[in-house]
Amino acid sequence: MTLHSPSPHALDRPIRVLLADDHELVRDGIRARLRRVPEVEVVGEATNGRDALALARDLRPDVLLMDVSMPVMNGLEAAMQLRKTQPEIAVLILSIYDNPEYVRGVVQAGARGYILKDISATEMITAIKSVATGGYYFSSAVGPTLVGANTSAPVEDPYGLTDRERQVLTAVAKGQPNKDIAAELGISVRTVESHRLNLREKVGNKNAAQLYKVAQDLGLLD
Amino acid sequence: MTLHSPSPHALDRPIRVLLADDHELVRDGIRARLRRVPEVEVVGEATNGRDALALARDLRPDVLLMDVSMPVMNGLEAAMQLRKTQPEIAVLILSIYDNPEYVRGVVQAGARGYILKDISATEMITAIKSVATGGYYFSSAVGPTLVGANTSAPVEDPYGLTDRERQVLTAVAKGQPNKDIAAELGISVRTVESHRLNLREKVGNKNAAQLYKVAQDLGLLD
DNA sequence: CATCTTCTCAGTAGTTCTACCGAGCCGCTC
DNA sequence: GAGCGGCTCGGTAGAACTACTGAGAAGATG
Repeated sequence: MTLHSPSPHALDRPIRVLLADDHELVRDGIRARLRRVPEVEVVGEATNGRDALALARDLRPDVLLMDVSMPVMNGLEAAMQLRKTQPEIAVLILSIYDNPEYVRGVVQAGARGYILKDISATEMITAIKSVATGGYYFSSAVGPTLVGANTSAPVEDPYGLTDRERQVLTAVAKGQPNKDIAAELGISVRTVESHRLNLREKVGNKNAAQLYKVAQDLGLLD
Repeated sequence: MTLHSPSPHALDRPIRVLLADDHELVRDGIRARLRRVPEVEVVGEATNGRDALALARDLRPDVLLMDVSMPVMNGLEAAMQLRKTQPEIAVLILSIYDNPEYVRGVVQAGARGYILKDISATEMITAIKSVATGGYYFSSAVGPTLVGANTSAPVEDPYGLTDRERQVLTAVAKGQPNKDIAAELGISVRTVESHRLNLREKVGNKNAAQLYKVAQDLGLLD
């Protein structure tokens, strides 16, 4: 299990944190919070991903606390870059979105944590310590997707599919030809074709292979 | 997003921890570690999951630090029970196995963290604070499976596909028609059809929708 | 060298799906 | 009742895919 893990921080010296957020107000707030904690030291600030990378190279912080959405280069891209050049720096993503769907991409980008901007000072500090000591930290709101679990709420349907269309989509994703689907649902093949065409229109003209992905995203499988 | 989340702990009083491990030595070690930290208080100990549940009901701890393998009732079962009866208690699973595959089951059982027994005192305390404040904590070793990421090893090919077949499979899964695939690979449509037929034969006569799943399982996408 | 696999391509025939068109029935709502 | 949306079905045409056959070129392997 040789991962490019950040080197666990021993807490015998302050955790060096680099801030990256395009909003000065947010940076001020974070700095104010962290100033009261002796174990954490803010060593630099950046307003976009590109500058954050440059500063990280010079300052060699333990943790990069970074917003997702920033001009020039966003947090995800910066995290991916940093994993290649300085994997020893733990990236902690700060986001205003409590949408758990983002977590997947965030972790794949190499981040070691995902926290929301509305968390308490206590939790933020705990999160920083968590990633600095080699662990992964996630705000409670993003828990459900951690293991690819369907987000409890069956993922609201962004396409506006009807019940019948969902049935057909499920069958299509399972690989059944229209004839079989028609038999299973007790309707004509032509009707299945109609549903299928409507489906393709609603989800954006994907073909059979892509419909599988849509069905999966909607939690229709398993 | 109304989850059965543990109520975030404010750190204005000690974090009440209940220990559950069938090895006295381990319990002694953990207690010795936590005694030096004023913010954490061990309020009780159990040697199996059933006793842990009973004690949790009486003591109402903030965190249940629990081993996976215990007699009578193991940690996973206990975690599932506890989620039903006392979801406000954060379960932190302690394990000797660094096998990331377990994490899936652990989180689905309702645990909010997974740490290994070989972690440092610092990290253990951070982990306890993490789950107590409403977050999720995972030791670095278990990171790769967090988002259902393919466990580093690209999943050996159980079908014996050739390079060309993998290329075609990838394109098919992305939804490209044979004509486009042929153009992209600089070969004839008939050749693509050949590959496609061979593919279906090798993977078990799945159609386009199912080929997406196969491609995904083989890690050919993203 | 003989053999094997892989990759390449083609013929032929059949099935399935796509893309339009139109249409009737049902239940709900304004 | 008029309108709307969902569900149902059909015609026709074409595109795409499936299923079978056969076969040549290149490379690795024995």
